Amino acid sequence: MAAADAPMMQIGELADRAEMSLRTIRHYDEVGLLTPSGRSEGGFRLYTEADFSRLMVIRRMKPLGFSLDEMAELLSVVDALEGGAGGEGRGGAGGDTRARLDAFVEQAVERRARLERQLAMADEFLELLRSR
Amino acid sequence: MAAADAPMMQIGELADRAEMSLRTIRHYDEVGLLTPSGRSEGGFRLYTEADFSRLMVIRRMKPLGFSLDEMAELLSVVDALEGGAGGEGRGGAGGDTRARLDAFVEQAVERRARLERQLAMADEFLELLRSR
DNA sequence: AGAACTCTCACGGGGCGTCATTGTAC
DNA sequence: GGTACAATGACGCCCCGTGAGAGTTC
Repeated sequence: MAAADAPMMQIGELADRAEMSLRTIRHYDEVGLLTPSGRSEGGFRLYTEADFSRLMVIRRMKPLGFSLDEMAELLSVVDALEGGAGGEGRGGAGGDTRARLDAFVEQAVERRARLERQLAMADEFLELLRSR
Repeated sequence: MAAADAPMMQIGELADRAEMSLRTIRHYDEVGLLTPSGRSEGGFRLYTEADFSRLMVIRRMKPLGFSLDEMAELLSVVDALEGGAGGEGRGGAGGDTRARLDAFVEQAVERRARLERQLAMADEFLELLRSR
């Protein structure tokens, strides 16, 4: 069910919307970070809105300096939680997934702190430059 | 004149103080970004306090994402201004140096803005993660 | 049928990490 | 004369940038 033929966009439009290069997006495909939901007859990559939002998640985590592999893992963790959504009761695997996500959050917080320190450094530098 | 034999430190101490890896500091030497002020008889790199502060300048500009070449150029520009310090009146080359520094400042401001946007992105990401 | 878009190689490069081996410092 | 510390290489990695040449879309 649901509208089966959602409008698919090709790589150029995705790139424009996400403000990323074609090369980068293709690279993400190569390494399996963001696989296009479809391909045209002739082989053009075709992306959905869902692909776009996945890409935007990636874009937002990039500043934190996660590797592409780490991003892939986090995305799969998130997908797992979305998939077996809601309660999750018990079941072993579920708790593991949850733990992994928590670990990511912790890492992300640390990295955010590092980013902030970098900003502070940058400011020190700017002051230094301006005072000549 | 001046105390001819300032205490020189070797790479390990410099690395500790600057919180950078030996490899990084050696790399900076390789590419001419930070050349040790001296070498021991046996070939150990020896650094002065001045070297240390130069390294700290580098450390502070790094978050802005300048390339090592760009950092080298900026440092030479700064040195040029320090050298022919004070007024500088006219003289052609002086004005050029000043212009180059101004260009750097402008760049730095832009890059700082980018850094801040990245921080904002990171925050969006964190919110997203926390809302699961 | 032509302009615009995309595809797959494939090499390059910046900025180090990471051995491995050999030489200093004290 | 040990035991840290340091000095070359040299290869590897990540994340793409940048062509080149050929195919696809509409």
